[in-house]
Amino acid sequence: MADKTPNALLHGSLDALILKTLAGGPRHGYAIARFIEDTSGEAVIVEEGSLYPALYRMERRGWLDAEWGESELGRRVKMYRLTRQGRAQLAAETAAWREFAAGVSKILLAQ
Amino acid sequence: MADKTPNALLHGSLDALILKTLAGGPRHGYAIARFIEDTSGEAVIVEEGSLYPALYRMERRGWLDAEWGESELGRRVKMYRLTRQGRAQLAAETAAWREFAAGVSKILLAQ
DNA sequence: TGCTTATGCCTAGACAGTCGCAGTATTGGA
DNA sequence: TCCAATACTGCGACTGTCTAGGCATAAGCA
Repeated sequence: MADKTPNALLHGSLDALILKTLAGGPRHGYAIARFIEDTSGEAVIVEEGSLYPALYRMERRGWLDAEWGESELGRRVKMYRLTRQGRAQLAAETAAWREFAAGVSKILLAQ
Repeated sequence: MADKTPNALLHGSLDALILKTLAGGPRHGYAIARFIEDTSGEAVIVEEGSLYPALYRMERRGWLDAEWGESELGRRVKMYRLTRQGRAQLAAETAAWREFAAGVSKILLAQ
């Protein structure tokens, strides 16, 4: 009964995290999730049931381009890269997050 | 077509913001929303369609107690106050938010 | 040898939470 | 007179995450 939605906080920030991850170069889905979890120090966990729908959504919106390729291990993987629109979206979402996080901090971390 | 969900980032943090607001003393719903918007510098906007459902939800979960009272303007208002459980929930959510925000920052605000 | 774990992708349905919008009512100012 | 602000309620739409299943291959270990 403690928590119904395991990570409600992720709502709205996952897209930005994926965009930012891809700003460092093309990656495949699984690698994106690993990067986010590792870099955040496991503070942000990306479930596969959230990851793949997010990638399709973002591709559909023109923020990402997808292409089948091969991983370092020789596995068949779908590589994603940022589009120009995706880069613009990243800038917008980063700004929004920065402002929102600052606003929340003013209240939540006061005193 | 730009943004479907106006404030997806609010997901999961609204409860914490309300709890924190009430940690400063009892308030009625409308006043809670005003406080959050003012204190965050308008970075966090609380729509009424989000506010009241959140209050009912939190009361149902035992985090808040509600009682009809009167505002400074003499209007009939529903006053909310934090319960002991609410205080514990605030501590938990604050910790969760702090950790999550730090994790996101490590990725999003890098470079 | 067989089992488990890690890598990699996909999808369906459940579920929670925010938003838009409508409604109700009172008060004060332009 | 009309509009904005105050204050609460309810509903349906929408979006996005999660659970939980499926598939397939490779590596590590007992």
